[in-house]
Amino acid sequence: MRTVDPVKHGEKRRVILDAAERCFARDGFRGASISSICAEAGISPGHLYHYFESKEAILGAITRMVLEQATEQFGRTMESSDALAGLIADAQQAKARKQHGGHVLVLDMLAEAARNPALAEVLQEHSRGMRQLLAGFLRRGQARGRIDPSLDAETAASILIGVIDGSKIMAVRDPSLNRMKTIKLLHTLIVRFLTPPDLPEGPIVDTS
Amino acid sequence: MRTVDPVKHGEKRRVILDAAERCFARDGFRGASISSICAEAGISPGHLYHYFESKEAILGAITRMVLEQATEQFGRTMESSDALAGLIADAQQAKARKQHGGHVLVLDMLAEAARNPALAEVLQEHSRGMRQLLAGFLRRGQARGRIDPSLDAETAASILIGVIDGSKIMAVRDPSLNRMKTIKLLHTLIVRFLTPPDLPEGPIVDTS
Amino acid sequence: MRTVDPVKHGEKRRVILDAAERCFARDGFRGASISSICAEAGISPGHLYHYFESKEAILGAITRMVLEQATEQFGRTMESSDALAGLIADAQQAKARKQHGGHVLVLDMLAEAARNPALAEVLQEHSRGMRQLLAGFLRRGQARGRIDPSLDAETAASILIGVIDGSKIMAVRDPSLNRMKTIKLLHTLIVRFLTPPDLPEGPIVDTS
Amino acid sequence: MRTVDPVKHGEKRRVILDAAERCFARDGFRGASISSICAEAGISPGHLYHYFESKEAILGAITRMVLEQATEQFGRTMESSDALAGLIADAQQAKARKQHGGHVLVLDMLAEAARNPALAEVLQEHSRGMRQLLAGFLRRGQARGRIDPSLDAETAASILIGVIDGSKIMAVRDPSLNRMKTIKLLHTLIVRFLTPPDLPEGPIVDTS
DNA sequence: CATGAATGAGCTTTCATTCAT
DNA sequence: CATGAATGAAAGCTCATTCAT
Repeated sequence: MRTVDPVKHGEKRRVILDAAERCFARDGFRGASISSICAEAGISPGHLYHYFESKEAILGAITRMVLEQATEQFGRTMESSDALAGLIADAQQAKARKQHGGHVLVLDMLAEAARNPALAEVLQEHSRGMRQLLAGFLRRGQARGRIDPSLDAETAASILIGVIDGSKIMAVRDPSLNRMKTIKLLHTLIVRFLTPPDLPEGPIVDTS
Repeated sequence: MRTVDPVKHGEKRRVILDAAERCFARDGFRGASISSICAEAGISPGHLYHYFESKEAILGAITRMVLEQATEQFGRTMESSDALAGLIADAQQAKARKQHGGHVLVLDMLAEAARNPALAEVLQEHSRGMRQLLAGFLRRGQARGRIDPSLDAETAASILIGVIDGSKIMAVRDPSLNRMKTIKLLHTLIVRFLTPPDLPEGPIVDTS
Repeated sequence: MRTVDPVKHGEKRRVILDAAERCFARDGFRGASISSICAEAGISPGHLYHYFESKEAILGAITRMVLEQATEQFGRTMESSDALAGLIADAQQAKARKQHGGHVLVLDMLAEAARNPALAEVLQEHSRGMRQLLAGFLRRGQARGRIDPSLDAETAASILIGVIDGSKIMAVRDPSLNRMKTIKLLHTLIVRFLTPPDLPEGPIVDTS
Repeated sequence: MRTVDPVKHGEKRRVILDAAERCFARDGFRGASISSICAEAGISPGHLYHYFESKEAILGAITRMVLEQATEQFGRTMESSDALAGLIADAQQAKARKQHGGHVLVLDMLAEAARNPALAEVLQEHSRGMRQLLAGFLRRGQARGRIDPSLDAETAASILIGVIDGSKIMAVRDPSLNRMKTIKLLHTLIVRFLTPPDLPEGPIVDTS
């Protein structure tokens, strides 16, 4: 009689999380209501509590989901032929279907994480993962002489992630920003930061 | 007979704003309640509405206040003997008495501004001010050959402000971050970004 | 599995409306509070909003309900053997169970409708219905020579409804009024108004 | 040192009452706030309480004032050459400067009086005065053979006041009402009601 | 698995009234 | 006489959560 199909269960959870993500992006975590999420997901409030035990649990799950996706994508970018360009593209592009919303969600999560220790832990764990991914990439570059070996890879990775975060905020501070110019100059910033001092300025990452 | 003492009025407003700032930093804009602000300020809920017409108006006033202070401080930094160091210090230090809280407040404002057009305008106006301050500084450096003249001052300023924003987030992503190392590397990042390509790496600004 | 029992829903709505009607009659629309209505209906304040989206919506629904009942009763009166007597009885009798309250509610609605366009529309629509009912009755009387054909049926109907309204107010202006004498004289007023000038004064309607 | 100039005091009271009348007409008794009245009157809330001990006291005073004015005007009408026309004009015209508002105020007062015994007493006292004025007029008409002597003057007066009240409501029930036709037919109603049965229909009140 | 009725605390805001100046 | 600061209760309404079905 125990007919809890775990696949279906997971799918439903996913449907709810997607709905919640849209609501949180639109109205913020505090501004979005359980019933708006239910409406968006097409279920009843009572039912939602079969899948998540509280609103905060939803935020936790979303945070994990979003960060996992981000880390995955980040990992792929790090292995691509032009990691740097991908990095910047990540920074400047809102995620495909969520446009602008993606940035706000992240800001909301950061603000929430700064107050909510449980969320902070999730965020820090994933940040560590991304940092290590990026640090690994930097170390490989250093090994091949493409990246200044005097840079501490971990710290530099932290800072680069900071630059990515900051570049997301740029759009909020100035929506009229010229995207092309910004991307170009961001590229310059990163290249100059990473290039070994004795190398002429140029692409760091090989194109083999 | 001339009543309405504008000094007292302004003082009371200030008391309320300070209380609200603490509450917003602690609980977020949505999470903080009018009555918590009143308790913090030591007044009754009805009375608060003699000074501010809505909760949103309080956030608006706080935002203006915080940003004005930030711009002022930024202006002073730009004129100091070691602007760069000041910049980085700004980025890494939470404001004296508010420690950690200062960063969260800013994140909250950014998230709120991304949804609230009125707030967005305030934020954008002040961001423009800071950008111009910084761009001016960069242009003066370019005139004196200390800063790469090929950089577009406005865009570079936007990016540097983004770097400052991002460096504030670093602490949320990783509280265990080594502060000294980070500051040093941030300095490197900025110096390498701004230094004219034909100059040996070194302090860019002000050798007086 | 088909939930949302519309019967139960309608019943609950009705319970709330009845409670609200009592509260409005007792305290007026503005004077009655949502929580008093909830107490009277035996539900929680939050729950009320599953059935009505605002206090005004409740007033709207009550207005419609009361006016519909009135129009129905009016229609029955118009087809009865002694329409005139029925009319006057309507005017002088408060509704059975609500005694005195009925009149006040109507006064409140009228006052509210004079300020609230949405309510005004509801009132005007129903008034039109009653006027047409009465005008039809008058025209039939005119066709049979029982009612002065020179009277404009529509306008006369408006005026007669005004007389009914006014007679409700009489009780507020003077509670010690002799009911019998008043009814008799109201009858005279109406008969003299409607009787064709060349007919001897007498019952106008229906001698079957 | 007792410098309470009773004239000035009375004038100020009057200013406040006029302001309150406008506010009550616009927003209703419950809907109008003390501070809106203060704004309208150009005084401070604290000051208002030197002149009236509560909001209800203001309503009481206004009621008295409005009813006194109405009675006065009514008395003048009753002595004019064409009392009937005056009566109807009273019914149909909103008071000069207050237009539409005048009617609502009266409805509000009636509704409030139906709930508030103190107000009810004021209303009933003044209604008695008006009724006696009108009854006197009717008796004089009866003495001169112009008015049906079989009518009980007191009851007829009550009913006529009811007709006036009702005619005020007509405008709320149907704002598109043709004013001219209505006035003409109201005239017919009253004339037919009052004319002695053996007299040909015609003006009742002499024009001597 | 799924519903939506139901709760009750809490939200922002308003308001009549009082009081120190 | 006059101000407006100050109060605190109460208003209308929202919301996360629970529960009977």
